[in-house]
Amino acid sequence: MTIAEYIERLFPQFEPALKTILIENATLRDFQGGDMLMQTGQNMRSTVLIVEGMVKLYREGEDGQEFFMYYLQPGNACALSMICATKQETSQVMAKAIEQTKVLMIPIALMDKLMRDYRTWYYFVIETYRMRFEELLFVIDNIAFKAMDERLAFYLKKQAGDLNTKELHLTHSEIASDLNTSREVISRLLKKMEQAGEIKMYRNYIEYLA
Amino acid sequence: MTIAEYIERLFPQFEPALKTILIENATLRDFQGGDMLMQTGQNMRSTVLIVEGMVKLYREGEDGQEFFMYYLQPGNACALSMICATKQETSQVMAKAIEQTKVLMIPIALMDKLMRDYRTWYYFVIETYRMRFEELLFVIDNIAFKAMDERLAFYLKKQAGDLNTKELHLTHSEIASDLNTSREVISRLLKKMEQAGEIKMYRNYIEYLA
DNA sequence: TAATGAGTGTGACAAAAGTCACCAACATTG
DNA sequence: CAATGTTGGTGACTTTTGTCACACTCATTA
Repeated sequence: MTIAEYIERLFPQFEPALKTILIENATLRDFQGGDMLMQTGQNMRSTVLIVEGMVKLYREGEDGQEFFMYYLQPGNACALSMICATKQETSQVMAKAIEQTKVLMIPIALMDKLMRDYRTWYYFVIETYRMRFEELLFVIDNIAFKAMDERLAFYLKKQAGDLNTKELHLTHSEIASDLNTSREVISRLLKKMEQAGEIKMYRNYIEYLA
Repeated sequence: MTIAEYIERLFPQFEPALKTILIENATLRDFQGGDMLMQTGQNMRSTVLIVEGMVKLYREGEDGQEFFMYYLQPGNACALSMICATKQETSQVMAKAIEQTKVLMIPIALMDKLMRDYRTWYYFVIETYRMRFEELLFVIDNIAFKAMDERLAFYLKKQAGDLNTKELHLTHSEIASDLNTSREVISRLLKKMEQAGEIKMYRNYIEYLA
C-alpha cells in the first residue's frame, strides 16, 4: 500500500489538505517482529503513526523484564513520540514491534504547523493523549489495587481483546515478564483458572474461554 | 491578587494577546483544604490552572484509599481537565485541595482557539501532558518494580521535595493510604528507616534527614 | 537417534505483606 | 478531670508471592 492509501484508510477523518501535507512529508518505515521502535534514553526525531502490524509498549525492568503497558495498532499514534518529539526529550519506555509492522514517520518540524493549521490533527493528538493516559491509569489501578490472580485475568482478557483472538500464543515466562512476577506463580494461577473453566492450557498457547 | 497578576506571575511566557484573552475569560475559584476539584465520573466543563495552594491527584480504592499519584502546584495545569474538557469525557481520578487553593477556570469552549492561535499555550499544554505522563510512568515504575521499603523511601523523598520541607506532616495511616498498604507495615518500615538514620519520627510528623 | 533447549509442573521453603488483637500515649472536649 | 478519639507500637499469625530444585515433555538439530 502507498502512504496515500494508508492515510485514506486509517485516517479518513483528516481534512484533505492535511492528508496532502502528510503524504508529501511522511516516510514509511518497516519493522520486523522483535525490532525496537523506541528505546529508553533515545531521542525522538519523528512522530510515529502505526499503519500495519502491532507494537508493544513496555517499561523495562532491571533484569530485562518487559513490564507490559499497552499495544499500539494501525490507526494509533505513539503518544510518547509526540511528546518527546515536540520537546526533544528522551523517552522512558520501550516500543517493540511484535509482528511485521509499518509506520509513518512525521518529521517533528511539522508538528507545530499541523497542530495550528489542522483541527482534525489537533483532535487526533488530544485523543491520542487521552487514550494513553487512560491506559496508564488502568495499569496503575491493576498493580496498585489488585492481587496477581486478578491482574492475570485482566491481562488475558486484554490480550484476547487487543489481539482479537481466543488463542493466546504466550508462554508462561512471557506472561510472568509482562506482569513482573515469576513463571511459577503464573503457572499456578493458570492452573487455577483452568480448573475454574476460564481457560484451557496447551503447549505454547492458552485458549481463552468467553 | 487579581487574575491578571496571577497570570503575569505564573505564566510570564504567555504572549500578551494570550494573557489578555485569559484575563477576559478565566474565572477565579477558591477551594478550602479538603475540597474536591474533580471526582471520578464527573464531567469537566473547564480547564484548570492552579495559581495558589496545592492539589493532590489520586486514584480512589474500594475502601476509600487515596492512592497518591502527584501534586499540582501554582503554575501547573490539570492535564486531565484539559483532556476531559476537550473530549467531554468523565475523569477517572480524584483531585483534592490539601490547603487553601485558588484556580483559574478556562471555559472549554476556548481551548480550540487557544491551541490554534497561541503557540505559547500550545507548548504549555504539550509540556503539561509530558510532565504528567512522566509522573505516571514513575508511579508505575515504583509499584511494578519496587518493594514497599523502597516505595516508602521514594514517597517520603518526593513529599519533602514537592512540599519543600523536611517536616512531613503525615500520619502513618495517611502514608499507608497513599501507598495502598496497611498502617502497621508503614510503622514498621518507618522504624527501620529511623534506625538507619534516614528519618526521625515524632507524633504527627516525620523529619526527613537529607 | 542422541543431545539440547525451551516450556511446563510441582513440592518445599523463605520472604514480604496483610491481618488481628491489644496496649499506651497524647489531644480534645464535655 | 474524665471520657473519648486519634495516633502509634508490637507480637502472633496467615496469606501471598518469590525462590530453589528438580523432573518431565516436546521440538529441533547436530
